[in-house]
Amino acid sequence: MSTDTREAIMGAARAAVQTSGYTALSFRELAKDVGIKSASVHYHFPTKGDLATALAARYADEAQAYLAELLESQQSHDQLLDTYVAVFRAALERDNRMCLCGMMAAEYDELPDSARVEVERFTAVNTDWLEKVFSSRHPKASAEKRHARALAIFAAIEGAQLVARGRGNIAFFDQIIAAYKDAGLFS
Amino acid sequence: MSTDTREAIMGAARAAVQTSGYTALSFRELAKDVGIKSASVHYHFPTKGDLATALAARYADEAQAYLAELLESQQSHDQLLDTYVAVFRAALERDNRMCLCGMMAAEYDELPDSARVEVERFTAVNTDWLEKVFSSRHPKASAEKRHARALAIFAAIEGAQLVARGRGNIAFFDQIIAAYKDAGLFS
DNA sequence: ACCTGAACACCGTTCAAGT
DNA sequence: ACCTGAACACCGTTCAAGT
Repeated sequence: MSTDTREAIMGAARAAVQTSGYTALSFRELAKDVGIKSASVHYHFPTKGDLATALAARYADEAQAYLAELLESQQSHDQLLDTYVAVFRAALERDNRMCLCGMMAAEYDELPDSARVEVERFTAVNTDWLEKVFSSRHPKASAEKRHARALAIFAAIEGAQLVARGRGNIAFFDQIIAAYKDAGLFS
Repeated sequence: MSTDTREAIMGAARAAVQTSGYTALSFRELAKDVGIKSASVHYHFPTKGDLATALAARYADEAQAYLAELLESQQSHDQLLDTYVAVFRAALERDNRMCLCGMMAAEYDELPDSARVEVERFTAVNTDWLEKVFSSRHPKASAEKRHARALAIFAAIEGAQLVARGRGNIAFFDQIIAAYKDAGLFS
């Protein structure tokens, strides 16, 4: 099936980007993983930038679907945030992987505009969700305050993941998250 | 002067890494910038990994010297943190650049161990300094608490820079920092 | 001590050619 | 519709050769 080939390429590419980055991603290595020739990868994704765009778009779509479902689970504010944080923790647990869009934010300069738009959308999906969660606890906070806090929580978690990855030690992630809670950032 | 050549390579390389990342760094482009041939770059830095190590080591050294001097300036707690945050902001102001070690943390998988050690040292230099600043305001806090808070502040600022870079808009950095302060993370 | 040209195996991309 | 081999200009690295 050719659709499966496209899916296989995206799967292998996502893992590679989250582990080594978009710039380090190789069409020839990708082709080997999937069992085709590198020229064939270009049939499915004309350029590397097109692949980056498709990866980020799917990543944003999946986050949106996951978070929408999570919000319906009727967990408490604290439980929702714990589950949210656990997603970022799980990436580190899998071979020290990083959030795909966090990685792409670092590699911003190498991305085509079409991929940057998807990175932006992923951020919006996350901060919109955090804003909803935060608003249910602080209904009296101003819209600006809620929005800024949601963005801050997202950035803080991305930073915790980045720093922990740079130490190659997930214990740092846990320590940082605990300190965020202790300081009241999540409350 | 050959020492100047080495310095010129490091200067051009640092700017390139902070803008485009270590993986995207090209010895051939670097050679053009400096006015030599790419084979000559290898005379000064045998491998790309050696260059990464030298860049990160100098970055950590410079941070250590700068922060030691800053601590002696006898500014208030709030002023010190504002000055500290301004350093990360200044990177974004210069062509959306990122902290060299934040970038390298994302590219962790591509780095030799010798460079990873320097990224770790940069983190330690920053968190040690933040711990001192935080301790002067909260002398009664436990050592664990102070250390965790210092690490959290560092990670949060790195995350703010990463997210703002991914949006290509420094206004997000300012908004996130303001929300950190509002939540009490810096206090 | 410092630089270079040439070679090697890599890389993304293109394209004519296959099925 | 999907894949391929061959070519192109790139890349890091090595090394014998220059000054």
